[in-house]
Amino acid sequence: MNKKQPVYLKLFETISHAILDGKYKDGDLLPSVRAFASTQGANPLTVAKAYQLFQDRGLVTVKRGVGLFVANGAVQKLRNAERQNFIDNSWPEISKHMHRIGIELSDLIEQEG
Amino acid sequence: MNKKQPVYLKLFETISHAILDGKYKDGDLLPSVRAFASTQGANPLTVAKAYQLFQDRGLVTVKRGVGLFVANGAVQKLRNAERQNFIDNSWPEISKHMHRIGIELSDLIEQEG
DNA sequence: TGCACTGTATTATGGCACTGATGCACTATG
DNA sequence: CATAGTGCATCAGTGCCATAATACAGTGCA
Repeated sequence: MNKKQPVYLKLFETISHAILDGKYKDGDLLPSVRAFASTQGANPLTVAKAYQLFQDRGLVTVKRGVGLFVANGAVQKLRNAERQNFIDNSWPEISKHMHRIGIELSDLIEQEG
Repeated sequence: MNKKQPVYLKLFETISHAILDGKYKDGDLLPSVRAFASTQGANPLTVAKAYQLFQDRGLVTVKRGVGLFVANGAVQKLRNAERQNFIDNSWPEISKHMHRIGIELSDLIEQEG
């Protein structure tokens, strides 16, 4: 239903996925605000807004004048947070919706192959 | 991540659920714009906007000056559309996300009891 | 020291979606 | 015809988002 997402949230997801997929590990230097903005075709301030979300969660360490680094233990921390959020928030509603429209978990398993 | 939903989409969901749950069947008269707005604490125009979505999908029949009626076969049509949308759009992304954060379907089955 | 690179703060602007108030067109009823 | 109930179109206000132009502060290196 709702597919439209603000750019800064899309960027946040892009970076999150990169971290979860192992592209950036603990201590790694993230792309600079301006560089990442350039590759993504976005505004530097929008990228900064996305990075700000990581700072708010303590997932990156800022070295002013140098760049942003993936904080110690951030990869695991991010994965745990995502898992907890999925279990607590996303899944219950998904499960409800599935039940309402008559789709069971067993109907989905076969597609995993 | 994104929990905020416009009021008119919430109303759309509320009505959809009522129809899927059998509260309104084919041919039934839906609550009037003003009446539903009153019970939901919303603006009549916002309700009208939600109802508009049903018209766009051909799920309701408008009798100007009388009210909106659930169209013929709309219940089944709505259920099928929701199922198809879930299978084609929602589930693939959910599945991807689950795989990314390391949650398998089998991890969720036991909570269904 | 000078330079080029980092992130950040400020202010302003335009666009867009959502919401709200009013009034109009239509219909059933008496 | 009169009335009260429908849905609906038009206009305006609000807030979030994205972008922009600058300026500032910190760092690494020649």
